[in-house]
Formats: sequence, structure tokens, C-alpha cells
Amino acid sequence: MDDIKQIFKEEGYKLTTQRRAILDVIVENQDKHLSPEEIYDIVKKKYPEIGIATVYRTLQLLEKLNIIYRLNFDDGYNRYELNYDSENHHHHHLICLKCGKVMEVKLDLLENLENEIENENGFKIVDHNVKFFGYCADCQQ
Amino acid sequence: MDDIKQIFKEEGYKLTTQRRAILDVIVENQDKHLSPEEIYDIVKKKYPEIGIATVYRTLQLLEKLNIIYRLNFDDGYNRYELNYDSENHHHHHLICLKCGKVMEVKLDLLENLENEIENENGFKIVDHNVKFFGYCADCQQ
DNA sequence: AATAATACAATAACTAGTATCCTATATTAT
DNA sequence: ATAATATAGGATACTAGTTATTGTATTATT
Repeated sequence: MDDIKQIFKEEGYKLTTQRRAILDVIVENQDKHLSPEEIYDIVKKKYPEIGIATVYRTLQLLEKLNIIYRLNFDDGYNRYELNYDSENHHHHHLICLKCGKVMEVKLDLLENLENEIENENGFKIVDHNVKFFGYCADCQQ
Repeated sequence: MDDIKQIFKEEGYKLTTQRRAILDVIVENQDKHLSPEEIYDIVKKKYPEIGIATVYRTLQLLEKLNIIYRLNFDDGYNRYELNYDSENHHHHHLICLKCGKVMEVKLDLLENLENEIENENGFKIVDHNVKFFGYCADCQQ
């Protein structure tokens, strides 16, 4: 958390109470991939006076500062996760089409693939996005 | 195209002039991954009286009939491509972060991966979504 | 403590996509 | 072919998520 304070300072932003509160919610729900609205609802319990716009602005800022990472599960919401290590995004997501649950899965196999693509297509890859859609154990009765 | 006529008939839908025109635009731009708005603009040249709602409705219908496939490039638009073979979605996309160009790349390597995930996580995969973000040959000066 | 910059809450605006309503067109039966 | 009925289209209102604006409050610097 001191690291984050540092990042804010370096980039000339203030780590205010509201921003801190929003970040706390994300940290406390690392496994959850929350949407702005969900974050808002949780933050409001502690800081009822906070505005939804502040949540959106803070999320944008945290994303810009590489503290969080924006995900797109194609469910109509932005979703965010903590960015443990800004350059290592080698876990991907299993999304249940029935209950909407999102699980994480680690995959390193993509690196070979990326090299292949870079060589064959002359395309310099800086990020990737891999999602698998299907049915989780619970929902395959 | 006769196949498509057939599909419409079988499912009890009418292949009207507007629907035909929208489909033509998609066929004529197979490489493009057009958004609803882009399709609307092109279709309007031939059928100026067409409404945007018809485009959205037709795209939903074509997707339901598995004639087109909806893509999400996370740029704020739905994008669509023709569904040559309804069960074989083994090409993926390279998206240039500078010019926005989208290229296709064929990858079969995901199948092993999917089996592995299904066995390890008890998750039944029915679709996947793989995108690579980076810079195309032209944009890496 | 005064000044300047940044952040806040409230709220209006924006945008892609969807629903509604009524008219028009197309299919089916006569 | 014509009438009856269902489906589709156009115009437009609406929705939901997100962003921009505005005036006030808080924070950092002098």
C-alpha cells in the first residue's frame, strides 16, 4: 500500500479518502472482478456520501496508473482486478454462461504462440486477452 | 445465398429486402468486422429509407440464426463477421493499438489447452475468445 | 494563513443498443 | 387474385453504463 502511495505521489495525484476507500474494496475482493456499480455499492456502506462519478473517475485513474486492470467479460460492465505485477498477465478466465461465475486459470503456453505470431505476421504483441466460455462444474447437472 | 434463404424459411423468418441488403453488406466486407453503425452507413447508400433499428434487429436475428458471429474488440461497438462454419471458430484476431486494424490468424493449438482445462477444472468449454493486442507491421516505424 | 491546484458530489449529457407503437409489407387461405 | 393474418419496418422514446460539467470543498504549496 505504501507502493501505491508512492505511485500517486510520483504521478502527481492525491491519495484521498475516497480513492483509498475504492482501492480497499478492490483489494478486499481480489477474487471477484467487480464492476463499477458493485464497487460503488460496497464503498457506500462505509462512505455513504460518495458519488458514483468518483468511482468511475478513480477506476480510470487506477487503471492509468497500472494499479488495476480492466477486464471485459462481455456482460455489459467494465470489470476490474488488481494488477499484482504490471507485466505478467498470464492468467485467464473461465466464464460460466449459466451462473456468470468467473474462475481464473494459469496458462503459460501462450508465449510460444505469441512468438510464432510475431515472426509470421510481423505483429508486435503487447497484450492478449483469452477467455473461455462454458459451464462450471456446479452448472452441469 | 440459397442456403441462407433456406435457413430463414426453416426458422419461419422472412428474407426481406432490408435483411438481404444488410447481409449483402456483411458478405461484401467479409474482412472488415463491421459495427452496426458502419453497416447502417453502407446500407443507407442503397436504401436511404432504412432505419438503424432495423439494422440492430437484423444483426440480432442473423446472430441467432448462426449466420453471423458477434465479436467484441472492446472498442465500444459490437462487431460482426460471417460465420462460414458454425462450429469452427479457430481463427483469432490481432488488433493494432495504433491504427485499429484487425487481422486474422489461424490457431489450432487451443484444443489441447481446452481439454486440459476441462479435465483440471471440471469446466465444460463451449466457446473461447482470443485476442492479441499490439502494433501491426505498418505501425512499428 | 493565503493562494493555487486538485478532487469532490450532484447532475446533466452522451452513446450504443433496445423496446414501443403504428404503418406497411408479405405470406397463407379462400 | 383478394382478403385475412402475421411478421417486419421506420420513427422515435427509452435504458443503462459511462463521461463531462459545474460549482464547492479539500489538499498541497508558498
